[in-house]
Amino acid sequence: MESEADLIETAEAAGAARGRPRQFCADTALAAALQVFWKRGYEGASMAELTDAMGITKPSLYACFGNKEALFRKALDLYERDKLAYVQTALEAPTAKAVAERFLHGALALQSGGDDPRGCMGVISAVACVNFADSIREDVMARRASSDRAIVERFHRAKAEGDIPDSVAPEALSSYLSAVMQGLSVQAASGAPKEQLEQLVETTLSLWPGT
Amino acid sequence: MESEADLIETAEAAGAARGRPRQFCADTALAAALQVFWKRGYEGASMAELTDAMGITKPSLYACFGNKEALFRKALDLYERDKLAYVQTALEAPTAKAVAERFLHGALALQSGGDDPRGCMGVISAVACVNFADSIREDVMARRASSDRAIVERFHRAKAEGDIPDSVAPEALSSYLSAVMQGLSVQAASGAPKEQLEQLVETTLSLWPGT
DNA sequence: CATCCTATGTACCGAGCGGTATGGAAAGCG
DNA sequence: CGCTTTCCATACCGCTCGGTACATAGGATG
Repeated sequence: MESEADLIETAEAAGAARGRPRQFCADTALAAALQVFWKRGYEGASMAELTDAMGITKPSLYACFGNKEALFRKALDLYERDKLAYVQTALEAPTAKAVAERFLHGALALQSGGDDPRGCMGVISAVACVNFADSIREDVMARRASSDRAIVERFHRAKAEGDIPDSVAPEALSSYLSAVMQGLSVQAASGAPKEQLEQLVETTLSLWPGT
Repeated sequence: MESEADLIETAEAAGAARGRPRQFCADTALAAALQVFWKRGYEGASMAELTDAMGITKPSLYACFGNKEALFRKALDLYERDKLAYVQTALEAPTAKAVAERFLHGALALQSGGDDPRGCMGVISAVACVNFADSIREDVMARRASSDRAIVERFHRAKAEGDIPDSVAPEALSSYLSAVMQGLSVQAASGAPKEQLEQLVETTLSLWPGT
């Protein structure tokens, strides 16, 4: 009970392994759960659909991951680690415009290509969980707030370095970039064609202030 | 059964009115239902919360509005009629930039002020209803597609009138404006302070291409 | 082989969902 | 007044939800 954060690792790495061993790969199952949460949102994903996609039964899921909320949090961790890797590299770009470029192209590649569901899981979860002051909602919002703070700090540095004109505040530009990316996510989730999303990214970059 | 569209009007306007008259105002009850749907989304709003907010019982609701889906559609009609009135006036603005200005200020006023819930009901419903190929979802998307088409046409006219530089396609600019407004809606729904949303609007307008 | 410990499969729980049957209450009409 | 017609309130329906009890399967250890 007390070691919620690393249930998967301990269960696999511990040398003991007494009793009957698990008959499925926890990481693979978690990746399958992520796909379901990503597509349906937290409340839209039922335990039946989750267990079906993961290929395990409900008692196995509860024994391995705790409950639905804990499973969602682990899926969110996996999402940030695997799918949002471009955020770190984007923040390291040399200029403010290059940061925006990497952010937008990263979001575009993530949300409009490959076999993953369309749209950003954070946006979907944040908007779809308005239902009550959930701890889930607080978690998602906290993660996004931390990401926003990183962008604001990066743009402050960019302003000091002359990348951003004086007429634009770093906080405003950060909120603006977030808004475009959230709009990109909404349109991607709504099934907009890839060409339209590319146009959106290029238009945003062509209007970007500074270097 | 066959006159679904104007159940409210007929029940009130018909001179007959045989039998016991209704003991609540259908328009007021629908406005209350709109608030609930707006705040919770379609699936997040339960019949219990709806009837509670509307001040009527379930049989009254079903007799007057049909079922949950029909009630939602009527609430969506009311939303478009009362809350999205600024869309029409925005499209009549003289230049493309003036159109964007009216759109953004209208969305800002709607989503960050007054007693109404934050965020755009269309965005909330579209994102929160990814659950299955619902007729609800199709309806919401069709309404938004119609609005998008109107903006594209307006921007085509603007291009012909020289409001938009040659380097920017009307479709791209329309998608861009929609994205910013969707991002505005996401941030408003997440509880962003009004000042931040105002900054977002001003930044967008300051970057707007053309006149 | 016997034993221990854990995972698995089935079948189930209480709660809440959208929707409805039914009996009584309130109005117009003769 | 009686009668018809409609609305309201209670109580209920079948269903799905997240979560669990229990018996069994199965590998490591002696």
